[in-house]
Amino acid sequence: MSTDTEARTGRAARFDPASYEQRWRERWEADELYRAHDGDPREKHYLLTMYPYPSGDLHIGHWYAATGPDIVARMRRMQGLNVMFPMGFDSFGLPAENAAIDRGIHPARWTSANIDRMRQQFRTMGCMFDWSREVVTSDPAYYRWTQWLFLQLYGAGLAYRAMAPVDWCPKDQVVLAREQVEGADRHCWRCGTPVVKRDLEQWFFRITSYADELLDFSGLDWPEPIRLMQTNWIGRSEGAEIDFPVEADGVAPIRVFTTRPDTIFGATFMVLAPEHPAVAVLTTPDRRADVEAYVAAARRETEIERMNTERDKTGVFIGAHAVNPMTQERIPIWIADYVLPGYGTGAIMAVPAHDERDYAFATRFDLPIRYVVLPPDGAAPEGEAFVAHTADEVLVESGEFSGMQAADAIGAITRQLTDLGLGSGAVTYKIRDWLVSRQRYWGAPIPIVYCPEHGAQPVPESELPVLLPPDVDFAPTGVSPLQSNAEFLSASCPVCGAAARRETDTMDTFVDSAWYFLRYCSPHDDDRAWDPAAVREWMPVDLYTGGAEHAVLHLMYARFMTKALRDLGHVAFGEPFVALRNQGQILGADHQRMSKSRGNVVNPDDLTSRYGSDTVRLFLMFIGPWDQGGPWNPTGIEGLHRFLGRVWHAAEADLGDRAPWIQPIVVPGMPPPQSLAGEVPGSGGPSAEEVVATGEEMSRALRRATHTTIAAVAEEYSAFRFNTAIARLMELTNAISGARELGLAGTDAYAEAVDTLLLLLAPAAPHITEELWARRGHPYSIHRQPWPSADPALVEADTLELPVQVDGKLRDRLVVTRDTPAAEIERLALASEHVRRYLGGKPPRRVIQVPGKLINVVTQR
RNA sequence: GCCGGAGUGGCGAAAUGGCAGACGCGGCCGGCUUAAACCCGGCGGCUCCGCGAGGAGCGUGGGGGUUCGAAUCCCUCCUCCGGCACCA
Repeated sequence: MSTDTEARTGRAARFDPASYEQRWRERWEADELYRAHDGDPREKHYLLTMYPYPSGDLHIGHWYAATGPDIVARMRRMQGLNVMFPMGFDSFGLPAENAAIDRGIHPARWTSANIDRMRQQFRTMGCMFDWSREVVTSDPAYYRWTQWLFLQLYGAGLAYRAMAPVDWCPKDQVVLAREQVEGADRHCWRCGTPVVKRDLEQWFFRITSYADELLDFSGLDWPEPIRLMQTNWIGRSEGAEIDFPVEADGVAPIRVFTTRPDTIFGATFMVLAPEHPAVAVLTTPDRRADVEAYVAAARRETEIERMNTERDKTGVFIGAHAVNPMTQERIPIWIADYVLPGYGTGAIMAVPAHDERDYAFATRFDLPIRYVVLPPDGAAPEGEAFVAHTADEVLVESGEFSGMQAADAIGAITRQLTDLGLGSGAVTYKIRDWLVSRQRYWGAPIPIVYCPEHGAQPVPESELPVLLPPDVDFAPTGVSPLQSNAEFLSASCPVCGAAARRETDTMDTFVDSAWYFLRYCSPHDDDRAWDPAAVREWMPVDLYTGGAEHAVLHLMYARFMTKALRDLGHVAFGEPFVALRNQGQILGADHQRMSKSRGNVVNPDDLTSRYGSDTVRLFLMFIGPWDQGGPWNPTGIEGLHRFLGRVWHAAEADLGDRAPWIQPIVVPGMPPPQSLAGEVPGSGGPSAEEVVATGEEMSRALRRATHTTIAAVAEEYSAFRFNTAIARLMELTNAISGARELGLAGTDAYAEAVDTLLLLLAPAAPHITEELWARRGHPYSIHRQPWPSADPALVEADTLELPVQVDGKLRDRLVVTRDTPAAEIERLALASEHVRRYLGGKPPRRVIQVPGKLINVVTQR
């Protein structure tokens, strides 16, 4: 139409994001629009998105992850909450050190250059981060408090040093936490190299003390899959520990853990982990050679071989026997690598009849198999283990317990063993303590010194931070590069002042991120890790967003740390994140994870310079459900750019000459725009000739579209359904365009529709909405406007279109007024020619009406 | 093997017991234009019948079930993605 031509030829302002996006960002920053202030009387809302590792450049995944919570943050602000939405950098870690090794750039320089670049890139997104609260974990002003935290845990016995077989990455030359070893082939989470076991003296955090509490998610609004992953990782098993006496003088009984004490009468042999301390004591001289060979082989094996469930069971008899405490039977003791040293007691009573692994082992080595728990019909299974699945199984050949149901026998047998002093009920977990020491330079030094006289001693708090010396040798040697700096190494004992050696391991970067959300509350406090008043005001985090890949890493560590700090009296709550939402992952176009080495990383800069930030933000939020992610495919970004062009056009169309009220419009032969179709009483369908609508009716239809959208969008944003929220905004925009075609530009209904559209779109597309808000003469800033509220009276249409089904298949539609009684609707439906055709003259068997939804006529089939 | 999530037009998707395919991309037709791009309007699951208006049947990974009615709930199988994996 004519206005389109004007826009094209430049009489009206053109849609040109480059002309305003940067300008508004500078203004927002200058005005500190997004600063969260302590002590604001409004209700606080702490919204947090996982801070990134400063790897170099922001990629499209960062934009994807950040835009969702930014939309919610902006909406919450408009809804009147005092929003804190901070950002920072998880800046310690291996890549910085690898840059030093590979290219000779000091990690500190590499990191800070990357941070500078990424900070700039973040700014072009127009996210409402409060940069005044930025934390950088490699800054001494931050890691000083990470070290303080270590000392708190150490003082409470929650940090300890122990010799332990640990997972070692031969490529990165560093110890890994159990959570950092992935996949069936047990590879390093960072470089993919298969890990090996090593015995090393390492620092641990006692996360196992919190195993039970970590299983409790009550009161948390977290995605079910994440809760399940943590639950499975913690791996709580209930059962019993039982002592099996051994036939050897002066040797303590061997304690086993089992979840099936009811099967003890079927325990026909015992298996120890090759690493079990009793092996050396119990092995008989004639078996010693075989046993030692097996133990040595097991130690040499990589985790891959050992954990391979496919391969045949291996093991050797050690020559000794134990006694089954219930049957008094002599049973042989074997060692086998399918028994793991770190779980339970590292020893099992083998019940081949009722455990698949034991069954495979017994079959392989010809050991006796005795079924003692049978299904109710007594049918003994053949050629396989019978693992109980229901409560109905009954015990046989189990002495006084024979005939008892298995579920009851578990308790009864455990009680008797307890009474006899041979065992007790016990709970075991898969989760291991958190290994936090790393033989690396670029991390927070562990604040411990070793005195020849007094052993490991904590560095006094007054001497924190233990600073990283800039001058070290970065070549990976398996020991921390800090050992190459003599000055760093030498310390004095805090107890006696004698010359002491400084701990040279640094902390896992997940320690840094286990408390950063607390630091955001008072990021500039130099006297303490956080200001208790600020933490009281802001914590806990109301809504946390990030990737699901941190389910058993960061998210569990942060929960542990918070609980430990609570028990130490430093915070008053035990859960850091009340609600959690996970974004999906944006994969490369090749459906693989984006990585520099694959060369499939998408840089958003090209897109933003071409389309502007708003278009990129909208596109990312529109491609699908936010928690789903998917492979990168920029096809369709044009559509979002066009959408913003239509918004621009819609908002410009009623500027200038404000048209007076438009008189009733009759457009013969012109079908109504889709937004108005079906809204016209009596139209009964899209027959163009009949369309006659008054201006009043059309503006009411537009207002209905406006208020319906208000009601929908807040709900969609809150639920992180940005794709459908944007679709609703597109529909409103289309309705506005349709209204403009019919001459409604300049009316109050039109202005209301456009202003509402801008307000609802503002969280998702902050720049264009600010620009148009200003052009329309409204006061700065749109981001400080109250969120619109829907008028329920305007949402309700006075006519309804009801689908009429016959036997569940759509056959006709009825247009009725909202207050039409059900009997009348039924009469109209049955009178329908289409319905009558299917009834074939007979009365319907049933008529089902869902008020306001549909009507279904059931025939006498 | 175990535990999650998913499978819908040419494509991204929407609909979580009530009109399948909203919204967008691509495509086709038309308008604007000397022309093209931009922009605007229209069409749009498949098959069949009809010149047409229209009508009939089929259709949400496969098969079965519950229901007046199923993409949605139940059973079963297949495929893909994520997590765990000899945890006694």
